[in-house]
Amino acid sequence: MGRRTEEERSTQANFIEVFTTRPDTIFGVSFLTLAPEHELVKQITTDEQRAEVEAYVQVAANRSERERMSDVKRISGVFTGAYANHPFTGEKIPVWIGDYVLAGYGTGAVMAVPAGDQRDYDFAKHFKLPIPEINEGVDISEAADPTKDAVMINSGFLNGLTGHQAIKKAIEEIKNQGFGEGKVNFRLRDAGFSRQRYWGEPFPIIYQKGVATGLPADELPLELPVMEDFKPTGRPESPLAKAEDWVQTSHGERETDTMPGYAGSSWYFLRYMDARNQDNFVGKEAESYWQDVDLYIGGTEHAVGHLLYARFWQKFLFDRGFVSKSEPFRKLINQGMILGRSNFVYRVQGENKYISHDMLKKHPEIQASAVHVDVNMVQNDVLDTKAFLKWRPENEGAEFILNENGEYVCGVEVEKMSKSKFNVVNPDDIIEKFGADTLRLYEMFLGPLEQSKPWNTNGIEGVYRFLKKLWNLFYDDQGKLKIRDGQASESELRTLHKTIRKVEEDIERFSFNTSVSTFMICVNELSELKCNNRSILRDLLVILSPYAPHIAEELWHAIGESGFVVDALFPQWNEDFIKESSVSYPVAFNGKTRFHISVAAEMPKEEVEKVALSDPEAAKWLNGAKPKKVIVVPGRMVNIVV
RNA sequence: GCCCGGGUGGUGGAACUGGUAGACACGCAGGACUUAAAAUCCUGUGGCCUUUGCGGCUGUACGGGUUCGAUUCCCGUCCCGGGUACCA
Repeated sequence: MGRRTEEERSTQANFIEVFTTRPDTIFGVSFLTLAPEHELVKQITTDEQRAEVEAYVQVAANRSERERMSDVKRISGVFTGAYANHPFTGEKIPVWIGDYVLAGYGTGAVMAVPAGDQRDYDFAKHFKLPIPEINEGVDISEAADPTKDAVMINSGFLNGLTGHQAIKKAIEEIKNQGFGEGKVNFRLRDAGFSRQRYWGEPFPIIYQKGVATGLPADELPLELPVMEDFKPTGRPESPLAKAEDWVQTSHGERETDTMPGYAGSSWYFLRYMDARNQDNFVGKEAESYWQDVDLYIGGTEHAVGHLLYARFWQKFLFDRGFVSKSEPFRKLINQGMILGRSNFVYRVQGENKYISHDMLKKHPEIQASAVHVDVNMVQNDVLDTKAFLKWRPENEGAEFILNENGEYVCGVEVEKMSKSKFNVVNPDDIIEKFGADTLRLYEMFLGPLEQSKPWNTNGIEGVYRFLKKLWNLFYDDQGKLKIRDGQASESELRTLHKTIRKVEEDIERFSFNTSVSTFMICVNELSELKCNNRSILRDLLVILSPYAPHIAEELWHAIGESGFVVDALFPQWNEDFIKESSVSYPVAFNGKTRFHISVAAEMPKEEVEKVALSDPEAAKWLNGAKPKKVIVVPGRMVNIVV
């Protein structure tokens, strides 16, 4: 958001309109800067400055906006010779042009406040322009202060206010005096839609004498032509341009660019609601039933790319009355990325020789450059040097500087998995060794869904052991099924129902890592109880099946159930089975837990307090004094204040 | 710079609306079984102090605050990750 002010030119009755988000700093203005393309540049430049200005504009015009944005460091500009009147002080303000000001943003003119804006500051320093102070007690000898917290000085009617307060006041005053107004400024994202490649939806557009016309409905859908060679041409035109028969029609030429990936992905979820509808992209009935997508799970790139476009399309369709929701997705989760763990070797400069990472510090005189090395040749960061020699032809005959243990230790960095970084680990190897269920469970067990982390298989054994323990509930060591029918015990039922409750809650909040530990606790407890009760284990399989589908399905059939476990109903937990008859209360003194008491679950507060205070341990901490206050949180804890 | 996340044992992490910090798992140490190994099982495992036992102190990046009680809430500082940027 920003606000506009206008400044009157002194020599002619002209305005230079500027855009600023910081009208509070208006008394700190010591010059104006126009973009080189600014329309007033020609008019206001004085004769003495004309040659210099024109030369500068020439050079700047030859650089694109992008070039200028990427070349931030170089400060350049030139004085026009003209002055503007400050709208409040009437002071003469020199007008400069500089290519740090972009013609395409705001008005292409900036009121320069060197004390408050670093770019203005750098420009002022470079051309030795004044840097008036406007913030009390702020050091601007080295850099500008862009914050709004300091109290304003040398600022006329704004003196004594902070920047935050002054913004409002300044806009009011500018409006009152009639030379500016508050305004919201938008900046458009660069959104090129066309692609010069074969794969993508073709545009249903025909050019008739250069005028784009939409295809009539009976010619839709437009399909891509079959082509022998659909590789990019290397020239600006799309590969489709080569399909002459397709491009030339009786009523004009077809558009040959195709649509980008997000064109289809921006609305496919609407099509899914009613995929067989021949007349509309989605029927009214289906749309009003499904409406929107409950949950969108994707990486962060999706949040900025795909989501932006999908929301835009949905908004458009909503405004035109085709869909009933203006937002397509109700909830977004950005899952974290599993990162790679890269290994490096260090090539000694100018030699076919590699130095171990830990030896680098001991030989600071050796210059070496880090080179990615395939992580599959590395075990616990120690390089398999034989494999390395054979890895690539140029490694042949390479020498190594090893450490005291005779090992070559590699350097480590965490980065995105990528073939070029040789840090890709193939899940197939894990599946080969531990099975797909172990991989799936382990990925969940690693931590919260939304967190990024390096792939590390250190803990995978634990998950694998868990599945073996689960298996052992069903089979004895001879491989014979040991399931029994009959009534489940109280403790078996408590374990099962606690687990159902916890897993249900965890699913609701996408906390899959805690579900996995809940299953581990459950199987540990059932093993302890030597549980082989059919009904208990049956329900356990049902709730486990989304997490470890293969083993759950196999055991489901082994115990003689029909159909598939994925189709089974998620069991209901029952409070009565979970309830404990007695509860253990921690007893704290001034918030520090000192001992525990075990009392009946239903015991009222007053009773619990009595039990706690009459415990022999309590006397030690009371030390003869009377408690000031006793807090009993039912079912939770007791705190005694002394 | 701005906008989002985040900082808890040797490691990954748990602790739901403020109520026993470290669940579960890895690793490590010790033990059982075995001729031996693997597998499996048992015990211990934040730090410091205490000869043992009993126990005590301390501890969730750092400094304050609110509260009977703070990993959790508030204020400030530091650090890390991601996004974004000559956008005035």
